[in-house]
Amino acid sequence: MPAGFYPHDAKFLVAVDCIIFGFKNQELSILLTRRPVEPNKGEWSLMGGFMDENESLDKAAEKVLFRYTRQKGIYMEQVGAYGEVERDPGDRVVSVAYYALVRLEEFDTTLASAFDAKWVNIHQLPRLVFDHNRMVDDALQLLRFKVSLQPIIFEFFEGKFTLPSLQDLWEAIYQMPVDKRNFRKKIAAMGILDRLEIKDKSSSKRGAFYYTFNRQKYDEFIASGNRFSL
Amino acid sequence: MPAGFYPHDAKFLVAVDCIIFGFKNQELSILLTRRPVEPNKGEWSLMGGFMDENESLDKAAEKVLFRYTRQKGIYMEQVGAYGEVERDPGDRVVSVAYYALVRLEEFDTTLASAFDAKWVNIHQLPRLVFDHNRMVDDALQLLRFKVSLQPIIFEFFEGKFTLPSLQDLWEAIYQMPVDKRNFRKKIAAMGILDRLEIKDKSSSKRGAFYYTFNRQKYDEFIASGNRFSL
DNA sequence: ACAAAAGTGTTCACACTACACCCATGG
DNA sequence: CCATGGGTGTAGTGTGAACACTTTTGT
Repeated sequence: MPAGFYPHDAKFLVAVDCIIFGFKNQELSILLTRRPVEPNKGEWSLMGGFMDENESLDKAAEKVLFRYTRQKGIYMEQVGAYGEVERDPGDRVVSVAYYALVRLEEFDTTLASAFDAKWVNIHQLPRLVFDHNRMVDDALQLLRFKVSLQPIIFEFFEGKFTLPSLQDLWEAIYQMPVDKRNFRKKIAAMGILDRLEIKDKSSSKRGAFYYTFNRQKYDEFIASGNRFSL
Repeated sequence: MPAGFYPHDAKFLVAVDCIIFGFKNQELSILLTRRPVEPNKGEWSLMGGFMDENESLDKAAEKVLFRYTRQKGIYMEQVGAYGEVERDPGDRVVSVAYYALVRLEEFDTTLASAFDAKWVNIHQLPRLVFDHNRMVDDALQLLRFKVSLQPIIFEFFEGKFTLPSLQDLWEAIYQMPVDKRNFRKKIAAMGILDRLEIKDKSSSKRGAFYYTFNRQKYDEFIASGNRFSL
């Protein structure tokens, strides 16, 4: 811990709030909870927590994520810092928002009830406490930007996925339909996926092939001067 | 000031560091200073300051900007929060970075010496204290993104500018040459500039026409479903 | 045999790139 | 009159958008 060099005396609580995105029932959802403490107890809120003395912002966010999802190695990225004076009526708190992408397939549903938490479709978001709605808007904008330029969309799946489901996810993120052939053409052109020999028959008689993201192929693709783009 | 609802006791100094961009001598520069206090006194640093109890993050950044530039209404945007435990050896400090675009033409050069400050070309940046180099990298990346999608490049000028200088600025930001005709075509296609009847003769015998950004035309351009793109 | 979702190619429009010459003026 | 930077148009190419039918298989 660094020594106190500065005479400045204004110190602040620093919180971390997480926008946890998941893909479920063809829709993009985020994990919300009923706020367990006053003020605004019982209202809908993002998952959050305070940063401790001996941890970094990123570590604090990872802690929050693990606490509510029990998943490790979650993809996570900072959205920004929110520092309005009156943003939290409970105290002067500076909050740093992070968004995260989780694999809903392996999500432990008993956790949700334990924390009074719920997956809510991004179209049916209730009013959230403080400035959390703004955080969600900012996170969604950043998510769209990142998805279009980096191969993070695959983080929503546990390893394998089908092209129809990938496209459904893409459409849920951008809230716009895409032509199936154009979408698949773009994916195929990059050559960064491997097709497995097995099919997912849960949503059609014919079945859709599973694919996996091949990081090595991706690295080679990038190394040869190409740019990922979705 | 909100009441203290939370029993949490970990409080932190919150600083704001500003990456102040200016355009000078065909090059993009940022304003640096010799750090006036220990630790690392005398080393190169961004312009910064601590946030006070009764001000927001944005206000704290505006305060820093005004202190070092004496300009009001500066374009400014948050880059992100930096919260590594050991990032500042002087104390545990969470710092929030902002970048800003200033009009160097109206810059009071006496200020620079008063604060031991200096405009430094982004290619010749020295090693800065703490994680300031990383902040600059992040700010530059964000700047490039924003410039390509929003008409903020005009913030570098006090009202009028010539197309050659605008192109020089663009090239300085992206570090790549652009074809003159293509660049002007793109600008002209949007129809968001007004050509003045006067010329800048400081860099050629013939003189280059001055232009101004016309916000009303810009709003109409956007309202008709078009997208700004540079 | 039929319903329901998976899979597959081609054409067209537009945006981006490359490229070279004349113009205006001060010295 | 010439050196210097300002200003202009066109053709080609590649990328993104539109579009419809066949395949598979469980019921």
